[in-house]
Parts: sequence; C-alpha cells; structure tokens
Amino acid sequence: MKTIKEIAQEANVSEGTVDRVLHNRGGVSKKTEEKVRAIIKEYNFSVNPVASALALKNKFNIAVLIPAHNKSDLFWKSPNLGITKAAEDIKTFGTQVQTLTYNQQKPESYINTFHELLKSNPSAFIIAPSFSEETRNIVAILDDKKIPYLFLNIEIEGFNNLSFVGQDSFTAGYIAAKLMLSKTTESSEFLIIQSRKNITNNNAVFKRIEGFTNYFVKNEIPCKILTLEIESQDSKTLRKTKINTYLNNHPDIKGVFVPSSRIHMLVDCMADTYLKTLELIGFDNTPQNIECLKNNSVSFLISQKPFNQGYNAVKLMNDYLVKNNIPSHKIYLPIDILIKENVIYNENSY
Amino acid sequence: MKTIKEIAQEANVSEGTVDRVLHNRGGVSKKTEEKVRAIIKEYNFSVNPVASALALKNKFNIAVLIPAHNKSDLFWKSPNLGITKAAEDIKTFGTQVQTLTYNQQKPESYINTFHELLKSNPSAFIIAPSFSEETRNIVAILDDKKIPYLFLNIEIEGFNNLSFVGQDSFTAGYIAAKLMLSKTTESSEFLIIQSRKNITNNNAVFKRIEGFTNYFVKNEIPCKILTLEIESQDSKTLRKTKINTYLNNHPDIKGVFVPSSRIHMLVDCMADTYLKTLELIGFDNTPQNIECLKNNSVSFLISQKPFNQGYNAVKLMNDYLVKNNIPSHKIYLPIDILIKENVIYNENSY
DNA sequence: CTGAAAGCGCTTACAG
DNA sequence: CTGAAAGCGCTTACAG
Repeated sequence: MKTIKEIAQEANVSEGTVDRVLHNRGGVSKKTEEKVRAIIKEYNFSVNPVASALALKNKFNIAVLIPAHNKSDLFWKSPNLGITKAAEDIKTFGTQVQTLTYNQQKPESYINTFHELLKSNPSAFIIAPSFSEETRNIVAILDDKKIPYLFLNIEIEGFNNLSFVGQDSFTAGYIAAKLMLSKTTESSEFLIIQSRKNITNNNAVFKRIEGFTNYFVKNEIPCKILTLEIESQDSKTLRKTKINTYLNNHPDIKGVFVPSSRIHMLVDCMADTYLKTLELIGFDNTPQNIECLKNNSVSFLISQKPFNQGYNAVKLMNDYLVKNNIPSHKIYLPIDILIKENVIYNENSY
Repeated sequence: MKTIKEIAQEANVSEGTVDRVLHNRGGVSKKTEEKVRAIIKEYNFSVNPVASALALKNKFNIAVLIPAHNKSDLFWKSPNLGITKAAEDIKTFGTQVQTLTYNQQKPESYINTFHELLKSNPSAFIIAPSFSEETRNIVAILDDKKIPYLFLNIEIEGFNNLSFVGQDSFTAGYIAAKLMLSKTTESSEFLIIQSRKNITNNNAVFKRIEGFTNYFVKNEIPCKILTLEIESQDSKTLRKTKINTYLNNHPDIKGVFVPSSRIHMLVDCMADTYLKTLELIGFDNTPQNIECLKNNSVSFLISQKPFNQGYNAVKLMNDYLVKNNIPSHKIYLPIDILIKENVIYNENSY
C-alpha cells in the first residue's frame, strides 16, 4: 500500500501538497495538481483511513433516532443491537454514535428526542421516521443545517435522505401470499388482521398488504380477502371475543396474515381449534414470534434482518462521512423465510 | 478521553511502561504495575484503537486456501468475494490477506497450493478442507508451527481448528425434505441425485442427505427414497439418458433432491415433461441455479450465505489476531430458503 | 526494570 | 502556490 509520502516523492512535491490535491483544498497550481493526480491514479492510491482518523481526532458523531422496544413488541431491540455493534466497529475511525429512542405512540416524544440529539451537533442522523407531519419538520431542520440523514426500516418518499436501509415490503407481502397458498390448496378466504392503528409503520404495513393482495390478482386466484382491525388499546378479553367471533362468522377462512411484528398477540387470543386448522403468517423473528413457530401455531415468519438494518445503516453513514462513499439510494436487505427448522440460526440477533 | 501520555505523567513513569502494563507484556516491577493499574482504573482508561491500529501497522497476514470455481460450478466465487471484501475492511488494522485456490479434483494441487501459501509465513490459515489424508498432513504442519487455522464451509471433526464457519448441513437437508413435502401432498417416491463422486464436499453432502432422509423417519412419513449417482465425467448425452431413463422407470417419483450446488446441470438434462411435473430442490444461489428458480423448473434453493462465510471467516481470524478475541468453536450461518420472489435480494454476492 | 525516541500515515498551522 | 515540521495516540526497538 502506497503512502502519501511515496506519492509526494514520486511527484517531487511535499506531503502537504498531495493532501491538498486529495481533498480538493485548493491553493495548488494547475500543473502541480495534474501531476499529482496522475500519480495518484497510476497507483490507485487512497488515503489510509486509520491515519486520517487519528490526525483528524474524533471528527464525526452520528445521531440515531429509533423507536423504543417494549415487552409486547421487541422488534426494535435488534436494530439497536446492530447499531451498537457497528458503533464498536467504527470506533477505529474516531466516529462516535449516540442512540436515543422515542415512544412510537407519542409524536412529542419523537420531536423532543430529536432535539435532544441535535444538541450535540451531530455530523449525521439515522432516523426510523414516524408521524409524517413531525418528520417533515425534523427533516426541514436537517436540510437547513445541511446535516445528512438516512431513513431506517420505514420507507418514505419525497425527502433528501442520503439512503434508505430496510426491506422491500411489497415483495415481502407478495411472498407471504405465495407461502400461504402453498399450504392451502383449494380456493378459500383469507383474513388480514391489523393489530393496531398504524400511525407509525403505516407505509411498510400498507405495502405488505398491497403485495399480499396483489399476488391473488396477478395470478388470477379467485380468493376472497377480508380485513379485521384490532385496537391495541383493546383489552385482551375484548380482542379474544372480536377475533374468535369473526372467525366463527367466516368459516371459509383458511389462513390469517398479520402484516406487523405482532402475530404472537393474535396467537394469544385465538381459540385452539383455529390455531390448529388455520395457516398463520406474520413478520419478524422476535422471541415471542419464534415461540409461535416452535409450537406450530405459525407456519412462516417473514423476517427483515433487523440487526443488519441497524448495523448497515451505521456503517454506511460512517463510510459516507469518513471516505465520502455515496451509498445507493435504497438498500433492500434480504427477505428471509423462517420456519421452525431454520429459525434457530436467525435468533441470535435478539 | 485520557491518553497514555497523561496516564504516564500521573503515574510518574514513561509511556512505554504504561503500554507494558496495558498489554501484560511483563518487565515491570510489581510496585510500578500496581500504581499504573490504579490510575488506569481511576480514569477508566482504554487505549485509542485508532492510534493502536496505526502503530501496529502491517503486523499480520492471513493465508486463505479454498477451491477454485469454474463455469459449471460457480459456488466458490462468492466466498472468495466475501474474503476480498473483508480483506479490504481489515486493511485498517494492517492485516494482509493472501488467497490461493486449488483444484477440487486434484489432491496434489491442494498440497502444493498450501505450501505456496506457507512460504510467506502466514500468521494464520483459513482452509476449506478437502481430501482427508492430505488435510491431516497439512494440519500437522500447522499444529507443529503453532499457526492457528479455521475451517471454512466444510465441517470436519477431530482437529485443533480455532473455529468452523459454515452451515448446519444436516438441518439444511431436513428443511429441504419439509419443503419438498409442502408441495407434494400424497405419499410418494423421492429421488436423490448426486452429481459427482464426492471426494471433496462429501461431509456436507453426506449430512444433507442424512438430514433429508431423517425428516421422513422422524415424522413417520412412509415415502420411498431412491438414489441415483451421476459421474461428473459423463457426457451430457449420457447423463440425459441415465436420468430420463431412470425417471421413466420410476413413475411414482414426485420430487428430486440434489444435495450439491449443481442442480442446474440436472435441469439441463431433464426432459420437459419431468421439469413441469416434478418438485426440484437444490442448494446454493449460483447464477445458473437462480435461473432455474426464475424459469420455475426449481421450487426451492437452500442457500448457505457463501459471501458471509468468506467475510466472517476473515473478520473472525483478524479479531483473533488483533484483539485476541476467541471465536465460538462453530459458527453456523443462517439456512436461507430461496424462492423465485426473494432470490433477487440474495444474488448480489456473485 | 525503565525511559527516550522514532515511527505508523495523515492533517494543519505557519513561514515564505 | 509550496514546503517543513509538529502532532494525533500508541507501539517498539534500543540503550542503559
């Protein structure tokens, strides 16, 4: 590996001059610049980021704003672990990472946490965006301050985000439908259950549902698709009644699709006879959902590599800050199909 | 953040002495050591890894010995890319990686390539082991020289390897059987085709077959399992005849399982009528195999994260050398279930 | 057992 | 417009 010193010797200039050319810092004559550039190109030289980091001394800090996890929805624990791991890895570049979580039910917690992070003057933001109105305000501030930001997990359009890291939700839903049909041969009815008012994840959940129904349309499968909405504030007893009554009234339902990470809550509510006969498909390898795979109540989970989402987002942003690597505008991670047998190799992220 | 210099001043010793204490390098009087340790603890000091990496520059080199890929079996291309990517990432630690490939059909190429790598006095080896006799000899040399080594992709027992990075092949085969049955309802016959004499991968292939057949035993499914061996030297015409004749003679066969990465060769040989009616399940997301998913001739591919196998192996070894992190003895990567719809998010590794 | 000094490769303030 | 030199924090011969 060449060094700046060697490049400088080769070009008969000082190291400082090479550095000026490398970082377009100006104050170099055209002739010298060309000479240096030629040699840089000849050796395909690039700076040693470790030395650079040391000389620059702790220049960057990345702020991360994501939802908190709780007992009934552990989903965000895993991206958070990925973020922590990445933070560890990029210490060697002198980059600091600060993560704060907000309450997914409370817009003001989202805003307040954002401002809390802003206090330390971050070089960049990683945001799992909730609440469209509030996101618009947040992003306006970042655009104004020229702080780069990328969106994690929840894909929204129309912003100047550097990138998006997450899943292709439409295709994920489409795959769920295909898997559903692989287990239920005749034409039948299917039920989509939304377990809460989707003020937050709505875009991902919406796209999953779209993909799910599209499978039937595209393949001209004459199935009826029903939808049931459950309020997350509903007591468990109330939820039980709602769900089982609904299933009782629709005996042709062969499978249930839950386009969120909360299929375990549904399993908790469903009468045993339904658990045994219906195909259930849900999202995300949270511990409770994995338990449902293991006890055979759920056939498939679609998983979205939550750990990697966090890890990749942080690494990507660091590469952007440190090496000025521009990432793709969308980074879609694999859509994992989990069954009882392969899930054990996918649970270490929690 | 405190520096070694500050710790040294505080303790009235030199920076070198602090360094000796920090890394237990000995040659420090008990009294001095205690004084220094107390101050390190007081300030909760830890070394700046950036500076450390820079100063340690170019200490380690890792030798990698893996099979070459060829037109009909691209499998090893992907681990190789993972290795290259990891090599890039750990440049910042000053670790060099040298990869050489051997011919999977020729034991002497395996041995010769190993000795070629040995010439540069590697700090560690990563080996995809073939040929048991030869592997025993190689490993004896490494044990003797106290060079640490880990096995990649092919799991063999009874050696002092630091770790194994690859797939749980038994479970992968077990899953293949489960998926096979999800598409074929009645009890029927299934055919296992081995596309070559397995002198190399035999352990992985053997375990996959074991897992596959175990599924039927464990779940008491009364299916007949047949086996057909094809020589890789056979001409395409001969292979065609063998396969189609066999299928013709066994009309109850409902599905074919190929426990190697060569299912595309089978597809190439099979008559159209079989391609349309039989369930085919194979391994690995090579470009040719992916093509078979896309044109619907293959229902499922089991994939083993080949890119990550290479990437993780190198990173693991570097962490061991640089930070003295001892890895788990076995690192099983996820067993991916690939279908037409999710394969596009898994092909970037080739 | 201990210290002084050079060096890892890059960046920057200063002098000209 | 350009170069010489100090410095980022740690590691490692070398000398004593």
